[in-house]
Amino acid sequence: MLTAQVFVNVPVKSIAKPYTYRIPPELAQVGPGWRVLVPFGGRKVEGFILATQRQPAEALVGLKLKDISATVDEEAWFQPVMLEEARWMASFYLCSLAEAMRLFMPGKSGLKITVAYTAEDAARDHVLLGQSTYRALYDYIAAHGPVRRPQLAKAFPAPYDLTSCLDKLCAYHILRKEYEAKGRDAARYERIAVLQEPLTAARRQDFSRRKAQLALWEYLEAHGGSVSFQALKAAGKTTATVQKLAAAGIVSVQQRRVLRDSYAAIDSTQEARTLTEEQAAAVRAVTPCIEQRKYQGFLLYGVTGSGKTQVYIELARLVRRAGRQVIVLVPEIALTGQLVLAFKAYFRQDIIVMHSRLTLAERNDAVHRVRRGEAGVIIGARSALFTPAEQVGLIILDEEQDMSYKQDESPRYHARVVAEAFARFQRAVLVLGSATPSLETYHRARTGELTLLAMPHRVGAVPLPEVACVDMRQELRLGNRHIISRPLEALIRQTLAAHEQIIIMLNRRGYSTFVMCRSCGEVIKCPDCGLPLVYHQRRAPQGGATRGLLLCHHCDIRQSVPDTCPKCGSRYIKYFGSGTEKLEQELRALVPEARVIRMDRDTTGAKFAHQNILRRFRAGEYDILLGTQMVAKGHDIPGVTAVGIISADASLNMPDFRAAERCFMLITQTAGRAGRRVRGARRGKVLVQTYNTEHYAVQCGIRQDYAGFYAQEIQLRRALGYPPFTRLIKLLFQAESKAAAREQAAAFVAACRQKFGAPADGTQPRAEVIGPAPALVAKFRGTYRFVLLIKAHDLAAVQTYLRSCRLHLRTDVAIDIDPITMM
DNA sequence: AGTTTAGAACAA
DNA sequence: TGTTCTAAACTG
Repeated sequence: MLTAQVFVNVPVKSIAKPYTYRIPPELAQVGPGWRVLVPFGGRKVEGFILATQRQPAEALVGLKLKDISATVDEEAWFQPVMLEEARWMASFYLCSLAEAMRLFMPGKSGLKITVAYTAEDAARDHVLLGQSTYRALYDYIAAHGPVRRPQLAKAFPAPYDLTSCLDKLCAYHILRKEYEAKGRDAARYERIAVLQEPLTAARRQDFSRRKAQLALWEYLEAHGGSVSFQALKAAGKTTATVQKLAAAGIVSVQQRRVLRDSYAAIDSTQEARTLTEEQAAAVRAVTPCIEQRKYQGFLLYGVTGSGKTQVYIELARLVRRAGRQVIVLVPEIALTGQLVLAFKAYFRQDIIVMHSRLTLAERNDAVHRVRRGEAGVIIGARSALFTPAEQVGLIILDEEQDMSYKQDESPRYHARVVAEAFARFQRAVLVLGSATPSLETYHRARTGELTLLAMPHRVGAVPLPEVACVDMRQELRLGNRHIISRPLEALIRQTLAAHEQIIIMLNRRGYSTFVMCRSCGEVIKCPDCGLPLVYHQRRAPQGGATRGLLLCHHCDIRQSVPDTCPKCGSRYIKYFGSGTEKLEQELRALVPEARVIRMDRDTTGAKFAHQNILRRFRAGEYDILLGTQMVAKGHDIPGVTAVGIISADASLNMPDFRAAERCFMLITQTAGRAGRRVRGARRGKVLVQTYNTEHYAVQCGIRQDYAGFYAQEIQLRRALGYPPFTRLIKLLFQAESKAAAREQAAAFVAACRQKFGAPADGTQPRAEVIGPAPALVAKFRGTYRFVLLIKAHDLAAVQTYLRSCRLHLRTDVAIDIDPITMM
């Protein structure tokens, strides 16, 4: 008998093993990697075949096997290497295999499973149906065939207790629950006319009196023999003419799948640039590994403007020529920048772009193009790693230090870590690119784990901008309580006078960062997570009165501002702290003549809003672009000669070992936007407003001194045992009561210290444990949360230990390998 | 997660 | 003794 090991796609940790199903003869084509529909418990779910076996019937006695119900696709969804990769994900990140496999499919499932109710004919005289409430329901379902829940809810509105009536009738087998599975692919088709017969002189004669038909025939001949109805219509051919030719058997009408691609129309023509010597050297260093098809990791360390993109393109061409695919990862926000355009210029239609703003249908279509071999360059945010490509030869991570490469929901993977693992599996080359590499990556390059490719010069020898710093404490002493300091105001005026553009960055959105009662000091907090709510101003349509809202930047809670303090009833409620909205207001008041545009999460909600803002700014429709850190990423605007950074050091006050690194990166990246195209002796100007002028992160940021920053920071990391000298694991324990959560966490800390505490022989412990401490979000929707942090000198040992404690199966524990924040 | 089942509480 | 509610176990 043919059987399959099936892992069900059910989102629970506790199902940690595959189940055996019989493969019915009509589904004999299935094999490892197929997605199927299987009965599971009392319902039907999607499952993934991990392996198939042919077993003698006697080996299966005692097992009550069920049959696989149906297939989801016409072929295996998972290539063997993808199964390997998913297994690795599950084991490394301690998530379930289903969770790992879901990453590889757009929409997390290939099926949409719905429930429909049918009436059991044999039960139509059941005593229960004597009751009119049941009778009505039964008769309705019997009359309408299989009925889905929403339809029933409409027919039997409250106060009718639909749920309990359905349950009861199902329990007595008067009604039957049926599971329907529909594909979620949502493929779209178009009609095409396909020419069946060549146009000869003789046939031309036959059709001499049928002008329109002859013209259509000629048109089809000229356009490759198959043209979509839409294109025909555009060319002035009527459907009637097509039907006539079809009736004569000269064309046949067929269906063709349409692959939606919002990037297909983007056409960029960029002149082929010759590589600089630095760029050529980088390409030469990587080429042998591509040719030999072996894994090797590189750090392409190139200052802003050194032309990393050109190196990526050159490498990608080499890999494509060898017939393998390329994955290019960029931070989500940078997808709107020049990188996609630059790639488009070289690879044309050989590209798909993958990111979260695409609809499910668009993502499915993009995946389809890769599977059919129509596109071999995949550009996207971190999820693009999981695009089913046959043979990946190169994985590039641009801006590898970007924090958005870390997924903040389970499985909490880091794209850089996964990219390296996948590159090893596929024997591909890994290229990490950055002007300011993460400490971890640079350290690895120094120790030789990664090969360092340095590009210290800007193309065209454009000078780096001139960076100065404004001490905001001094400003306050001089009586300036505005967000914008006097030197920055002067820079803005100077830039406007020269008809140049300026970017101003304030890394906090909203108007005021918190709202407090001045009588009792109560800060208004989110009811769900307890973090302070942020005041957002809402602009009235006609510019009239504004009445803002309080938003939680952590959950999606929104509420209106109370008139009185919820604690003491005082009316003395005031707003504190400044965000981008307030900055915008202040700028408009300060320089009313300037044309200002704001870019933050609130103004980039729509699909291409981000591109549109940048495009209009680039076109010179605005003088000032202000926004959160997204103004610092992935674009290069020639007119920008000045940059202002409002509170560069806000992150320094966070209790996080990466605070200094964040601050340094923010300054260097934002500063890098200034004067990228300034020629001659002039340099771009950058002003950094800060309260911590002496801090090494600020100082090194101002000097654009990566090496100096690295040297200081790495010493601290070493002394405190933080990455790159250890790997961190964050565990979050949740419970109904504060005491229970703390207790659970403390119990594990004790066990962990027992296991990894200082060994008797005096050698270094393999892990240290910090905590437990209340989480940053200490209480969320009624559950209390405590975190503990493990500094692992031996990551694998700790992972193994966590697994042996069955921690990954516990629903009250969230495991985060390489967390991005400590709380 | 969703369903079934076993056990306890409850009404009669 | 049959019904209803809830927690726990199981899903092939």
